[in-house]
Amino acid sequence: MARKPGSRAEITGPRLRDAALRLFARDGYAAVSMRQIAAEVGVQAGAIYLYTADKQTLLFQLMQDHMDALLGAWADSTPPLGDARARLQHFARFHIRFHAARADAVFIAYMELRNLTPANFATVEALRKRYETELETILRAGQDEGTLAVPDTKLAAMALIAMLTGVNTWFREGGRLSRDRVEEIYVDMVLKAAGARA
Amino acid sequence: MARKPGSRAEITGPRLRDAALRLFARDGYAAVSMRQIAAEVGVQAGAIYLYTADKQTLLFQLMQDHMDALLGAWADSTPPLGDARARLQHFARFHIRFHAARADAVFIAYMELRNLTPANFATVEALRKRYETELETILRAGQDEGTLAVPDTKLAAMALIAMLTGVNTWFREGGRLSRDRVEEIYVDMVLKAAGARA
DNA sequence: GTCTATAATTGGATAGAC
DNA sequence: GTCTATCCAATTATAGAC
Repeated sequence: MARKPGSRAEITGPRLRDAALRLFARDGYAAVSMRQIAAEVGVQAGAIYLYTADKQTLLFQLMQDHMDALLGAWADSTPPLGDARARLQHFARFHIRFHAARADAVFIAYMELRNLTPANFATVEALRKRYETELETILRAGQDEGTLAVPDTKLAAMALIAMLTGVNTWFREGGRLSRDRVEEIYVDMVLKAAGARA
Repeated sequence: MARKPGSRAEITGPRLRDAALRLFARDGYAAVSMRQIAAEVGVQAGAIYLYTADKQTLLFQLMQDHMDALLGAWADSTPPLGDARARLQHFARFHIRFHAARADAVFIAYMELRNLTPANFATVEALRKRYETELETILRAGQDEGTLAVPDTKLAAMALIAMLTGVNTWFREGGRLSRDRVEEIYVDMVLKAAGARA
């Protein structure tokens, strides 16, 4: 049987994480075995434990990395100079684009929350809350400016994020509508829902 | 050990389904064992198979029953006589109330879709689609009447349902806002997002 | 760094007594 | 209708050879 020669640590680690991400997204954390993940990469089950402490840590790091990437990308995005209405539009576009590009990680990040240990859950939840706060800040500014009108800032933030993230449950490249057109339609609905001036 | 006397079939079946519903919602289908479900009800693992063919059928029937109940309750709800705008308001209220009352079933109905066999998935998916079509019908009527303005009927239906169902991820009785107030806020956002006349 | 082999546990499902 | 006992396959994780 084709035995692999020696050291490939630098690439085996990332490949294991990629395989875990894809399999967890497709079948669910509880339904995927360490053997499956190993087989996907072409190593034996035992070898996984050279790269992660255990299955729980593997899941946790996938989710933490995703949330870090999300917050990092948001921080790096250049918000428009205009009013809160323009910043909300920017947020909606950013959210859809970032999430569309990482469907597996997004799916895991909120389907597998209950499979985290309480300590790991708290860490991930804090990151998620930080992202939500970014949107709340925009909505509050719009309320103060008079460019947006939301009945409750916190609820509106959760409602808009739920609406935007929902795109991932059905969007497939090559469908009836292009990615850009979907983005346009959702941005329109988000602005309307937030009471943006026409 | 406390042995149970004979026949209790009429209540054991429903109790097993209730226990499965709660445990599946809390820990996920794949993470819950038949032994756990049995223990919750106070019977032995083997006894479950008197009430269900297997674990898959148990999950499928929970989901099918939920969707049947949803469509039945919607059919029984008396829509207002007015325009599509009023019917959309009625739909939003109905959706939030029905889903708030059955958080466990709702959670399962869309977290465990991937754990259904293809045949079972198709059945449940058809029921879900029927519900979505009910909302599409309202939105299309509003578009024709001029009381609503949505950029795309299908997308709007999915977006609004995602927003409304999102309530379940955070709402807990006794929080900052009452159930009625939350309902009011969401109805407001739904109507705005659908371009309802002010 | 990866392998084989295995420990220790748990899973779904069934058989047969009562 | 429920019990005990059990089959058989699969799980996570570790030990030790190479």
